[in-house]
Amino acid sequence: MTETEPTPRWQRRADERPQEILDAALAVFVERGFAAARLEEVAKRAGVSKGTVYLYFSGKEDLLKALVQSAILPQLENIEALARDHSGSSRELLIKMVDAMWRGIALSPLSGIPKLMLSEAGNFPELARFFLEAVIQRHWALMRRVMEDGMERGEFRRLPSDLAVRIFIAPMMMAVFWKHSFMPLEEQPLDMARYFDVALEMSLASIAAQAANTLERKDS
Amino acid sequence: MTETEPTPRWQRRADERPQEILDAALAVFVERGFAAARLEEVAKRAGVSKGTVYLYFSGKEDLLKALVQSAILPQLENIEALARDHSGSSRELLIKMVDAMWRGIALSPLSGIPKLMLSEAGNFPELARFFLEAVIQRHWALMRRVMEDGMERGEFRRLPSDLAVRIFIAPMMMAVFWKHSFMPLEEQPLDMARYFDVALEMSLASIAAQAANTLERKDS
Amino acid sequence: MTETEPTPRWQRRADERPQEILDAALAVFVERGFAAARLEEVAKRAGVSKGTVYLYFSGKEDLLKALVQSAILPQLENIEALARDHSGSSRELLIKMVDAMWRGIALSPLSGIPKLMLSEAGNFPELARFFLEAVIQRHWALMRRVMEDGMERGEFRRLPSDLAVRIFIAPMMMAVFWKHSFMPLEEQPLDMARYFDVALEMSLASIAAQAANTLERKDS
Amino acid sequence: MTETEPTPRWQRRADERPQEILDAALAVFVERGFAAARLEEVAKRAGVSKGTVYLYFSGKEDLLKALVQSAILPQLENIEALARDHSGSSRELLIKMVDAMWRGIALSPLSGIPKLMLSEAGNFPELARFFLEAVIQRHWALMRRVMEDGMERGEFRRLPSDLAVRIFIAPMMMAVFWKHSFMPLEEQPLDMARYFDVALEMSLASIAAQAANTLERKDS
DNA sequence: AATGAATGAGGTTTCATTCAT
DNA sequence: TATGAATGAAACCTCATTCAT
Repeated sequence: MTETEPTPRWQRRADERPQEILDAALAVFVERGFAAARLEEVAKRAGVSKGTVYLYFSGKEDLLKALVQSAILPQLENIEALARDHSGSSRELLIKMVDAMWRGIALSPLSGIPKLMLSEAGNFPELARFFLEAVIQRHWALMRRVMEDGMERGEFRRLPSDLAVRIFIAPMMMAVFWKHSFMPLEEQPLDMARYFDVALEMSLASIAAQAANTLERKDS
Repeated sequence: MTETEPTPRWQRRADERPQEILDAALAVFVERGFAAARLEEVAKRAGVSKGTVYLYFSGKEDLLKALVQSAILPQLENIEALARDHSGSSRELLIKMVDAMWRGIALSPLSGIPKLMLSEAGNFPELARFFLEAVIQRHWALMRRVMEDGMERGEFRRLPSDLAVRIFIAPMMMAVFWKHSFMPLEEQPLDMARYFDVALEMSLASIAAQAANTLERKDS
Repeated sequence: MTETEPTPRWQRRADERPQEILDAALAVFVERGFAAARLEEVAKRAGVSKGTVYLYFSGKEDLLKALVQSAILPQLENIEALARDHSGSSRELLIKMVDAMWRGIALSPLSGIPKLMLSEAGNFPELARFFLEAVIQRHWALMRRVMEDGMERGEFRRLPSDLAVRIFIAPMMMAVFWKHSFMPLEEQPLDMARYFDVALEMSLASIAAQAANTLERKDS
Repeated sequence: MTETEPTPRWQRRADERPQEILDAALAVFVERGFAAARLEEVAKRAGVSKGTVYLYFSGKEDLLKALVQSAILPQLENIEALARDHSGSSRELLIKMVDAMWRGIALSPLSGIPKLMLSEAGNFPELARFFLEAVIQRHWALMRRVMEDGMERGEFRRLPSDLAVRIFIAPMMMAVFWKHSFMPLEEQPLDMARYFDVALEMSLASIAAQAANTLERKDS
């Protein structure tokens, strides 16, 4: 029992601990859902013991909140910064924004958070409301301004912008959900890169100014 | 409400019971997720006691399976019938099919099932695989044939049909998920009818033959 | 729904019902133990429905009590009658009594009752006390008198008769318990008839006054 | 009883816990039977909470299996060692073996296991078969060899050894069952020591070659 | 008299949380 | 700080009992 060697049995890693735990929690929550996720598995994936989780978080629910509240906002601010700094066509800005969202969220583990919130909205309405307002609606509002600008400029055709935004990014969101649900079961898993290319192109076509046989013009 | 007879403690309604329980289970599972759903609440919503559920289903998981396996397939067969019986343009058929899906699934409680499977795929991979193959991929295969027909005929532009199908119906699927997650939290809940009209129009625009600024023509 | 034919859907069988139910209950209780026995199985074996059991018995426990209180006593009275009517050696009487017990109890389904009481004594002390006093001790008292008579007469050697009785019939009791526990699992199930012959001979030898009369020497 | 320190809610005693739980389980199972035994009572007797049982055993049935598989075999090996090391008459060896069984099993809490298996054989046939083969038949086989040796040597009279063994130890087994069923209900509980002395003497007499050497005549 | 659908108390089991080490 | 044994509330599930038919 005498410990003569200065060998530390475990390494205090500055404080990456909380983040490691959050990362593990995200993975497990997304895979199993909040209720079915066992804290023991979160701990194991984070490489700590169950008790340690409670040193940094007050409980399972706190873990969920910390996850949701901290994770997406920086990405969103990123996207907002793009808009602030942009000069050029609305189309180009839209592409930039969607591209940032794709790379910053859809391709990263953060993509689990929308899936998680979608699943858990019924159990955590407060948290869901926060996510709805602070993330979703804020994101939509930003895109809406860009889209309306584009309409003003004649780059995009006139559409009800509140709906058009949702519809425009729906294919990207679907990919995010797909990734965390059925994709692991597909024999030939979806090629995300190809999907993004085609989805972006189709979404842009759906709002493009020219041509586009529209509801309004169907009798012309 | 005037009850002159001594109140019967229960009613015998064996024939309708299983469906009533399934309906209740769907509602609770969709709202809370499978793990967080309490069988007691399912029973209460079905107007029966906990024990009664076990007269018709062997357990909670069996309830989930019965739900998923029985519910959507008839709707899907509906849609397949449309395709069989159709004569006319591919565009018209596509509209018919999407419309049937919207009315038969999206607007009905059945819309909960895709949301439920999305959430639970990680916990019930076998069931999810069944749903993927028997419902999703079967639906996609059907739409894909229609879309490729339309491309042949020049109604739709050339797109990778496997991806185009997913992207085409993504806005409808998003509405289905939205309805069972954030919509109840919206101050001004989404107007599903307007959404459908715009989404259909935009989706059609995204595959329309003419105009549509494309990937190929981006330098023209 | 009009029943023109006089075909009765089930036959009212005088009142064998209660006894049929008791027989079924005995079989199930002995096989599974009281707690693990399901009333549904008792009903099924009796060829009635669960509800019918309650027409004749007030509940599961009542079934057990009725079983124990009614079943063995007649056999015991039988044996007591043998003693009353006997004239001859004590050894002969002892053999008659053991033989009656073997045929009347050990070889019949009644043999389940001692096994059942042995198992359930801890859960039903009152019932067990009844069985102990009304059956076991009464039986022992009778045998003890016979055995002491035989000692007086010099047929049996002097032994503490209270213990000698228990020991004398132990091999028969063991067969009873064996039959309802491990015997069905034996590759070569015990031959009860052979067992009885040898057991009786050995038991008699164990109390015989002088040199054991043996199987081999029975004609000497 | 003076408790100056704040009362600790529990003690950590991981190493002894499993055995303490098994001891408690044996007592409760034997008293009530497996099905009627409540895990809460097992836990209480072991001085732990319900949940703790599940730290060491995967469930109620596992507890039963662990109990049966671990407990008796060492005693049996003890007895087999006696036979290996013995030199002397078969009678002396037989006495040694029975004595070891009496002291090692009948007088210890282990005596509950045969009672338990007898009761539960119908519900756990696999476990019962294990017990039958690994314990009962193994024990009988050993005794049978000794008994046949004794017959060869003329110490015991010729008897069908397969049956003679069962009959020879029946009185000891009966005491084991008695102890865990009716003995606690007896006004004057059986004196086990006296019982053993008489039973052994009578059993020996039942197989003795010539005239039974008796309690009365041992000094003649 | 007989049925069996319905009930709900009571058991087993799980797992978030606590806390002695 | 870190651990993981211990806890106990809460869930699932069973089945004796009731009662409308």
